[in-house]
Amino acid sequence: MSPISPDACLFRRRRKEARPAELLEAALTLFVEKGFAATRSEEVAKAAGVSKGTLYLYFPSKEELLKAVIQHFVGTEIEAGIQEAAAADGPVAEVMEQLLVAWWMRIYEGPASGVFKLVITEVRNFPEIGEFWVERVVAPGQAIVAGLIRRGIARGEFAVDDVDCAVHSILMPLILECVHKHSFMACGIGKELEIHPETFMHAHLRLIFAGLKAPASA
Amino acid sequence: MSPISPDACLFRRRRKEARPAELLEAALTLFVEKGFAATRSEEVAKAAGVSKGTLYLYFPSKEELLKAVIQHFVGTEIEAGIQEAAAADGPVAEVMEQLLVAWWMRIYEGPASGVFKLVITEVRNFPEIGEFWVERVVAPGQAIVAGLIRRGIARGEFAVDDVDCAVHSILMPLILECVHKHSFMACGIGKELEIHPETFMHAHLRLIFAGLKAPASA
Amino acid sequence: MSPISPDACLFRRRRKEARPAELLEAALTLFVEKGFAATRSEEVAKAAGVSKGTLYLYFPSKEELLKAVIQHFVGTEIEAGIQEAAAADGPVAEVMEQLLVAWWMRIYEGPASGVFKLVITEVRNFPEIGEFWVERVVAPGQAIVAGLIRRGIARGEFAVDDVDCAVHSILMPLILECVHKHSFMACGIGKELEIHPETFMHAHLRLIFAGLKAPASA
Amino acid sequence: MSPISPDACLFRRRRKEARPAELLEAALTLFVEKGFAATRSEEVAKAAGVSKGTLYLYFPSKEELLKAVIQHFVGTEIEAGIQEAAAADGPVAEVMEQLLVAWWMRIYEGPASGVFKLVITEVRNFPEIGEFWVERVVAPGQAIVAGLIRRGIARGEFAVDDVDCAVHSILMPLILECVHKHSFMACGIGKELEIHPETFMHAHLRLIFAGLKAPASA
DNA sequence: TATGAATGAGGTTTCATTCAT
DNA sequence: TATGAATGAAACCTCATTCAT
Repeated sequence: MSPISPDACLFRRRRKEARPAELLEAALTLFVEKGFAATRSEEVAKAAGVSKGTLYLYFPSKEELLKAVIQHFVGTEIEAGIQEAAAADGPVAEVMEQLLVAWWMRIYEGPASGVFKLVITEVRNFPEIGEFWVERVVAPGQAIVAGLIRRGIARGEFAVDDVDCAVHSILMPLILECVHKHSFMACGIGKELEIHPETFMHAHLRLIFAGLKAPASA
Repeated sequence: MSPISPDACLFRRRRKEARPAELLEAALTLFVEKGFAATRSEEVAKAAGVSKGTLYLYFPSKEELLKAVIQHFVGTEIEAGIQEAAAADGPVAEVMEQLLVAWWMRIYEGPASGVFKLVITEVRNFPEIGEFWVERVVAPGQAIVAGLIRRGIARGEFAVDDVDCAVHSILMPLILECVHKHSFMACGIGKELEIHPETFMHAHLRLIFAGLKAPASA
Repeated sequence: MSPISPDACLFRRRRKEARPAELLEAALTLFVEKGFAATRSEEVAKAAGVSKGTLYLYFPSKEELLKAVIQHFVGTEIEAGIQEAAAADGPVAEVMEQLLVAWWMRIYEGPASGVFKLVITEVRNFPEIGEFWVERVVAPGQAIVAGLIRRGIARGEFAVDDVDCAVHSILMPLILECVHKHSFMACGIGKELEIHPETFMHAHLRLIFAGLKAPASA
Repeated sequence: MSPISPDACLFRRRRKEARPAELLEAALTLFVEKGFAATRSEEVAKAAGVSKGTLYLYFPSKEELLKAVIQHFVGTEIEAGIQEAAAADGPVAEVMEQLLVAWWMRIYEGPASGVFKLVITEVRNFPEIGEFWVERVVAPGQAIVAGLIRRGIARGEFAVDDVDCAVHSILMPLILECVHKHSFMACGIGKELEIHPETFMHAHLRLIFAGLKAPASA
């Protein structure tokens, strides 16, 4: 009816292109906070600044939105880690400590940390999520660390019985730290028992490396 | 007042006394599997072999049922650990490995393992759960392990910079193992990446102890 | 099993015989207070000091209980009025004021006053109640008053155009006073606007009689 | 923001604006007929031609709907009476009969008559209703009539002992007539005892006025 | 595209009634 | 008789999804 100015058009187009990302961000936040089932799709829309109906222009259902969220906030950080690990050089323990802490702190600080909680929470209701997650996150993540450990063994730095177990020992606390950030820590519970994440990551890796360097236990 | 002999209703009484526990067990299983919000109260009732209405004879609301579940399946195992840890004697690393693995395997195999997932999943919606959990589980659990580490230091077995961090390094993988049991592992995803829990616990503790025994890293 | 003492038997028999009346009283109170639909049958049982099941030994359903309540608390007072009115002698206005106020105050103070509210509230859901009520209460009640008015006309005391209307003018405020006792007055609302019932009944009847005595309005 | 012309959704907007009133009307009818507790919210919705869910778009709960009903159908008629009473002139008895009958017949014929029954029925369950009712209906209504009576006294037409009692004598039958319309009369019970409302109102007022004009009874 | 009114399946909870004891 | 545990129909309310504008 009224001729729309080209300016307004530009604004709208820009908004339009940003929409899916805004919706995904809002969805991630809310799904992580309240869980998938307890989050109303209207809440997601409101948090993204659009109306209920608009959400359904971009995602055909709440469940598809969940899957899209997982896919959207995954991988990039993990993959970044792979690149850096491959490029790094020098004493493996030093490299790993620098690399892993930096890499993981980025994950911890960013939205990906929430996805860890979300996936753990929802896999049993939506197993396809799990397949995707293992393939794109778990497997590559473990591979990075396993690769570094093996490099350490090759360089004579480490003496390791079971590389897979060591990978778990290294990574699981980091993952749980992410999960905790979005459960206990997010509601200010057990403050006196909390640990500064970065401090812990350093201490944790040093402890592990000390163990890895020791001659294999009898 | 009633002329009916007191043991005439023994059967009913016994059923009545068993009901809450049956309902709590069913609720735990389902809440852990599907999440609190996604579990219908009728499902819980059916799983316990009673009707919808009966559930509400024993718990005034679904939310109260959740709280009761947490309280019911908590603490006993943790406390058992405290007793054993206090009673144990000899080289701390050996004692800990035996004790911790046995203790934790009981937790891992029993219903408590599910509660770890449940609490992580639901704290943000029901923060009171978290208070209870920290007070009754997290704090005592960390205290057990911290106490053992300190004993190790006192005996000259361990050299530790930061006891709290070491406690986290030890416990977090064990906790996440419990959580994983009820998320990824329960739906048969990522089998190729899985680790046998008991094997891992042994390997994990040996790695940590090796680290703890090493002279403090420069 | 245990031989019951004859004494206990007597006590039980007495209680047993009192049960229906106790239940009816409790039911009346609660139905008047909360309405039939909003009263739970267990509440009635509790108020009568018995258990839910016992109620159903005496009344086959909640609806039958309602009917029984209406029937139980009706009629006797009304009929008493008929006897007295027939027996009375002397100037009708004086007789009526004495008789009506006394009669009605007994109704107002007793349980029957609640039945007025109950019937008004529930007729449309249970029309049979209405039939019974009109036949046993409304018709005889109006007949008493109409009879007295006609006696007054016959004695030359009153000059009345429309006896039925006069009966309504006399009785309706008295009925509404009963209803109010169990609605507004029972929850202490509008205290400043309330009137002392007996004072009002006297004033009301005198006003009416003054009107009835006046020569028919032009 | 939206490119849709403002009057494109005129139809929807008009519907939306009409909805609350439609729902309130349906609710009044059903609440008066069956009582609040015995009316299902879906019935209200159906009677207003919408679905269950739509009702809850406009009223947050059944109880709030009840309160809204009372507030919606109150006051306007009462207030209209105040204006007319103030404006009227001439012999008070004549003025009052004309005014009161006309005023009250409008109330009797309109939806407000049902509210009298509804309020009486539900005050004890929702006392806040009563406060509102007394303040907005009872007090002003009594004030109108009391004012007229006092004007009659000032003009030498009436001789009254107790104005408040006279107000009650005048109004209570009118109120109960409204209540009866929605209880006994609505289910066709006691037809032979019924009175034509308008006829009765005239007769009632004349009887009262005759009493008010008489010299105060000794 | 964007909106938000409307829907109705489905979830939680209540309660009249039954029945084993 | 008396009890109160158990039932399940039915009530209230929510929310994912649709669709007219």
